[in-house]
Amino acid sequence: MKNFYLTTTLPYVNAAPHLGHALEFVQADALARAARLAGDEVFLNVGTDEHGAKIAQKAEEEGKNPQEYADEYAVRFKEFADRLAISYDSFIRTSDDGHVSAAQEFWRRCEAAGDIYKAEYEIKYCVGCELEKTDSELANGRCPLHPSLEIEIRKEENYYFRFSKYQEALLTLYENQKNFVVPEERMREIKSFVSAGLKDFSISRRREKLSWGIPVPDDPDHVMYVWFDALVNYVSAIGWPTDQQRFTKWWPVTQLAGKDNLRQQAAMWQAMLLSANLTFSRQVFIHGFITSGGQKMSKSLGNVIDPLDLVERYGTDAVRYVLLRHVSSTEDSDLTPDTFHDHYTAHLTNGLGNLVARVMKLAETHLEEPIARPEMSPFSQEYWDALNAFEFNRVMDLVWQRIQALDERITHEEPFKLVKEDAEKGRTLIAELATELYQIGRLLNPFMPATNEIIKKTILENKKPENLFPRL
RNA sequence: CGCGGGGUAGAGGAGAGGUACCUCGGGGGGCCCAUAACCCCCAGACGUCGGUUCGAUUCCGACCCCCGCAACCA
Repeated sequence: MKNFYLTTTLPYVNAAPHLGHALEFVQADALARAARLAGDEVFLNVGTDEHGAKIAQKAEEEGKNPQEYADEYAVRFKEFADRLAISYDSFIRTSDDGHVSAAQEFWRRCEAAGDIYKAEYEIKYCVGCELEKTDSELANGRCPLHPSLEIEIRKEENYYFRFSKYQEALLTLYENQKNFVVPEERMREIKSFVSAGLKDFSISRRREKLSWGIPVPDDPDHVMYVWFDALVNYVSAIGWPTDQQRFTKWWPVTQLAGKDNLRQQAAMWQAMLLSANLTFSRQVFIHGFITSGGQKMSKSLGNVIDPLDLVERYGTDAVRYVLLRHVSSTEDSDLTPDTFHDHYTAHLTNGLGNLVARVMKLAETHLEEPIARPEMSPFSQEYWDALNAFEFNRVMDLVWQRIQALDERITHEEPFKLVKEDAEKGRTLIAELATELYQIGRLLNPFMPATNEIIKKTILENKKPENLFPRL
């Protein structure tokens, strides 16, 4: 029994929810549900990251003000989480009042620690877009949208965070907490990044250029750069700084993030915490990306898989199943509509769904009343070990081994024959099969909660259900 | 010598110093409770070249190829 605070990385609302968000949400939710099952008290945080130039620009394109635009996306992401049956305890928005004041207080703390200073900042500016560009947005030093125009270098004065000061502290953190970043290769990567030396980073923008951000305390000319603001949500979501009791109850946090976020979550944010005199996160888990047909999903390639379409067609638990079992938890994985369909058919329709049907048909036909609600048998150590190591597919494999074993048992012990030869023995066997099916359902609870409910219900009512996973 | 990952049966994945595992697909058989599902059996693979070793696909080195990232991309 412990308190377990878990957070996803807040999606930036510049685009619709995609499969990568779904992966992270579902992984986080599986951990949260499993922990609750183990008796832990759990706080699962999700939400939306809403500030910055990109958002202001998108809003303008759609003829809205940024807040209206963000409101719409917040609703979209919330519905998205609901469609995936994410059992979140908090949906934070970085435009929430509480978050805004928390970010400002956080800034003041860092400033008080002497870690915020003003300096010249060089930006690369495309006059065609009227926007600042990052190196990775440029192709051959030019804006891909306006290749005929020269990128202008503009200078402006910004606030900086003294990241460089924290190199040693971060390396010490990585030494002391050997699983601070999971998996190991990401830990190596961040170590080598920090070892190579850190450059202070800019944390503000001139307000006249960009008003859609959190005002810098005591300086009306600047707003916070969105990174700084967004990261603070991990503490503001649990009441910092106003509700210390709540904060201490939950902190430190276990974070889930994509591999593109490694530096921000495992290094920059940790330095910011130290600067603000807070303790480090508990752990940072880094997942991979999902490609389709061997390539990044992109609109121009036309290989984008919309998770909501999958939910519509196959159901929430089927999507959760595929994301947790057939997508690597840490490496990039490939998924196409065809492979998704194959996994669905092979393991849900033919596997679990069919097993439930064959067991429950026998039970409904031959048992006069439902079996007694089975005792809670504890999950195996292997199950928990795999889960604690974020190896979701390994946990799922364990469950599917039980499914296959039950299928084998039915074939070999032939309850459908036995019950005709010796009704009593046959009924005993069928009751055992139903009991095992019930346990399988429980094992699935963190991953496929609705399926677990149906299995439980069908057994306790002794009534064969509609096809769980219809053939599509 | 920028950083990290990877090249295993037709496909996608796991693995380990000594019979190479799983899923899908292919071939054959069985069963009839089940969603033409289920069970059993069979065929088929470790990028290249060296080294260490009694023995490497697994360790070491070189090479070839693929994929991310390369800082303020939120």
